[in-house]
Amino acid sequence: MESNEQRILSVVRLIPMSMVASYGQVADLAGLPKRARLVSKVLKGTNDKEIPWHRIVSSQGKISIPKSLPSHALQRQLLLDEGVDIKGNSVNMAKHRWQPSIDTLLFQLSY
DNA sequence: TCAATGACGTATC
DNA sequence: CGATACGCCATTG
Repeated sequence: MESNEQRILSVVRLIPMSMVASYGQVADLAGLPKRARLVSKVLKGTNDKEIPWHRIVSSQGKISIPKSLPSHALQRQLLLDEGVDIKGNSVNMAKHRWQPSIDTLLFQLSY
C-alpha cells in the first residue's frame, strides 16, 4: 500500500512551473480531505530536490512559512524566479492557481 | 491519556 | 485587507 506521504508528494510533483496550489487542494487531490496540515508537515520534512514544495501556499494565496524562518524568503524568491506575481507575501491566485486536468491525474496516479 | 502545536481552512467582523 | 475565532487532525511531550 502506498503511504499518504507518497500520495501527497506525487500530487505536488505534478504542479508545473509558475503555478501554485494550496495545502488543502493538494490534500484533496491526494484523496486525503481535511488533511491540509498533513501536507505542510510532509513538505516541511522532505529534502527531495525534485519536489516543488515552494509552489504550495495557503488557500488565500499567502506564504504560510513564518517570516522568522529563512525558508520563507527562499520560497518567495523561488516563486519570483518562476515569474509568479507576488505582492507582499501573497500570490496572485486568479492568475497562478493550478487546475490539473483529469487526464493529468489519471496518467500520473493510479486511482 | 491529554493538552499543546502547527508551512491549514472557512467564516465573521 | 488585517485580525480573531473556531473547526479539523496527526504528531508530540
